Amino acid sequence: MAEHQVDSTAQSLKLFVVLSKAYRTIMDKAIKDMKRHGLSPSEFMILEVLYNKGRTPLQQIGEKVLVTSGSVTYNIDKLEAKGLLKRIPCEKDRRVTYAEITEAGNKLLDGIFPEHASAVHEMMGALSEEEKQTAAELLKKLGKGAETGNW
Amino acid sequence: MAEHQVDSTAQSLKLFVVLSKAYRTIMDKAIKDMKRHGLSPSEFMILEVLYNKGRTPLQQIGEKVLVTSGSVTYNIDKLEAKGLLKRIPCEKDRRVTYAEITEAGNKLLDGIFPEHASAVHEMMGALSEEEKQTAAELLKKLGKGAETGNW
DNA sequence: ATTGATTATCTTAAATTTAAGATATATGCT
DNA sequence: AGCATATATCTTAAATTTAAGATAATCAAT
Repeated sequence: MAEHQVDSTAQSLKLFVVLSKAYRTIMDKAIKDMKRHGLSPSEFMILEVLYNKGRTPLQQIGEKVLVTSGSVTYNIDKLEAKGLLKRIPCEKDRRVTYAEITEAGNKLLDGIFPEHASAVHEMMGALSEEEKQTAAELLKKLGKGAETGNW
Repeated sequence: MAEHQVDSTAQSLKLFVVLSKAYRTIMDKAIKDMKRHGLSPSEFMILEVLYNKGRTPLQQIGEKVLVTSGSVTYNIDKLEAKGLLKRIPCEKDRRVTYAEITEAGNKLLDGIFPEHASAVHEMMGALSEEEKQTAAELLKKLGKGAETGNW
């Protein structure tokens, strides 16, 4: 194996490590913030999807927050029991169930979301506007590439 | 609230989202790779720490992989049962227990790690060397900043 | 229309993680 | 020394996630 190849792999590994570290540090803090409002991380992230995107098939929610179907069922059940969302069967495809945020859920997030957003904003304080822009572009490219990777 | 403030927060949120997405996509694939070798993600990451850093107090392992003490105990137990590491009581401070990788553990990772590294390398294929360099710097800065954040 | 393959959700049990508190040791102060 | 506080690991039960497979519905192609 050529020297170049070795260095190149090392560079990728390093990026993997700092990506993990940054994500975990930030997500760890974000999770603490979510819990302050009585929602588990999964509950919060699922509700957030519905809050921002509206009525969504359970399937797609699972893809967005990257958890298994069993976990989606479990968390949707809990949120539905709390009255924060409701299931709506799809007319056209009867295999599909939508989840839709309720009035109560909307009100809850109206109260929570701005605070949460500003907490996240503070966590990002180490980077300038321009650096955030650059980082976001690179991460988007990285994520897209990994998604479509051929393995 | 000034317009600028709103945009600035939105920019941070966007970075948060792409960071999450990139991390999850890549980690998801990395986990699949880890499992191919019969280790759970936590087991793999713990063993990897010992493989690279040597004898380490359980406490510090928990900090590195960001899991609770209960989870460290659980996974160290499993790895010890498999003979891949051993516990070593600290002489100076009897509250402390080190974990140290065994010969068998070392051999396992000697066989696994290069493959894993090259799998990770492939996942990063969307970025050029220079882009990886830039991304790593920004993420390091971001992570450090969030670590020392005052909340 | 029927078969076969695919998709979406749910169910169940097992694996894993967390939260809370117990235990033992260490450290600093008086 | 004695006491209060802090630290490191472990224990236990509960919460959560995953893995695997069941069920029902759709779709494609005959």
